[in-house]
Amino acid sequence: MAKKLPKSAHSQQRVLDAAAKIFRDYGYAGTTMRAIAEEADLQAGSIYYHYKSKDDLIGAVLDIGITAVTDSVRQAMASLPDDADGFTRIETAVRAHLTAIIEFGDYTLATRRVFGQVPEAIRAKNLKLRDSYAAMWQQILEGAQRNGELRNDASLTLARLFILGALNWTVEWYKPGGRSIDQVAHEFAGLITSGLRKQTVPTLAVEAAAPVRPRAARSARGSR
Amino acid sequence: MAKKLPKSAHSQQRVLDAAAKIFRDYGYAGTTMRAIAEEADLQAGSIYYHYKSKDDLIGAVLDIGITAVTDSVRQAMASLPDDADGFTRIETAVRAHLTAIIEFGDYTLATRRVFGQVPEAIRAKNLKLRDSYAAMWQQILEGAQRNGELRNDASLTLARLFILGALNWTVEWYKPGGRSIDQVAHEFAGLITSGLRKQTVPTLAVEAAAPVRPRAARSARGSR
DNA sequence: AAAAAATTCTAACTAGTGTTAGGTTTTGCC
DNA sequence: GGCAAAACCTAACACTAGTTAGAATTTTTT
Repeated sequence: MAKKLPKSAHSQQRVLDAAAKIFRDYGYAGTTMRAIAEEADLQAGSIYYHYKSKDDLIGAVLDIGITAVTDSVRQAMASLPDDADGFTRIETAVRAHLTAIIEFGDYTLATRRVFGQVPEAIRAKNLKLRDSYAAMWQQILEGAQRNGELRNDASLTLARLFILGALNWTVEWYKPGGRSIDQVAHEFAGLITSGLRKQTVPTLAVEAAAPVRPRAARSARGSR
Repeated sequence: MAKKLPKSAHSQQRVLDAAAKIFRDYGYAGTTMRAIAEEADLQAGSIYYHYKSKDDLIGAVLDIGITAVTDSVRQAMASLPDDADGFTRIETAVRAHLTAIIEFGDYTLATRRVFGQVPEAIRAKNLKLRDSYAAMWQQILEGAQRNGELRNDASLTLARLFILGALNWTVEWYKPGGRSIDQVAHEFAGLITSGLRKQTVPTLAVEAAAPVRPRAARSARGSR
């Protein structure tokens, strides 16, 4: 229980959390310093001790919104064995992404909703972080394709945009108490890799000779 | 060239278009009546002749944003033969959805970005339209599953959220001049139905006997 | 072309905005 | 306990917001 940090660290965190929540609900222009102050339990003027402007604040919130996700996925990938196959990597990345955007829900939602409305300068800086995150995913997908695990006729760029769009939308509807994040992650990974189409069971499709003999417990859940 | 509509109809449309564009760029609170007025080439006060408040305006924009997509998909589905299979239905719906959100880009983007920041009353009304659109998709998916075309172990609710999240995100990155909407739609439909995984060619996977002899032009593009 | 109706403009009001300067309180340290 | 620095508060300033009433203009109808 090392409690060395100055009093203000706690306060600054409160302001930041409050800002994320208010920005999320009211957008960039709709957020007032006074509303943040009330949520953080201090006076509007006092915010300027911690952040030098409203733009400075939103900048911090935006950065956290993406950094949280990037770090989460990067760590999850790093903790994987080197010989992990592409599908494991994808499902791991999906789970890490979802976990982060739910855990940092206020920040990621604020990021999602406010990004398009923020002054150009702030957006430009934040965009770099976004691009580098996109590059991470591109790498995961390309690696899997190089390994011969993915279709060669699929555009990985489009696939990435598709996947990230779907993942980011999750934070809009996910409510704790229902499905667990792991469940959602598993299901989403299944969609990404296998899609919705019912697989034609090989032993049945190829030579229509042998009668169907369900091979014990070998459901499509096999991997992992 | 029937030009019977009163002068104001044209003007009202201009205000609406301007509002969509400004709301899209500046969010709900960030949008000023004066900015809309300038874009629509009239004075701020004159807007009130057409719409009785800012909330009234954003309400109209939101409704158009969803209605455009809903109508587009509904029409596309209706124009399909009754015996169209599930995958055709899905690809058709995807294409219709993408076409609409690109064509009505200002409205759908405004809708996407502003929905979370709008006063509760407006959101509630608009939510019904959203729900009914979601129901359309649910129906498409369930129909396909009933026909035995889709995996039975997939949650269609999750799949729908996944798909719509991905589709709606498209409007954020799609720029005309690059890939055509049809291309994107086809690629996305492929992801939804088949995923990214390379299909194990039956003749190769089952009995590992025969040496690999690439069978001429038989890419996975087969369907359609 | 005159009268009526439909649009648009002008100018203003009130309320609330981000931000700041200077004073007040609290905190950490000897 | 006393003191300096840190943290916070108060009160205000300049500005902009949505909205409105009434005048001015344009369009339509007679």
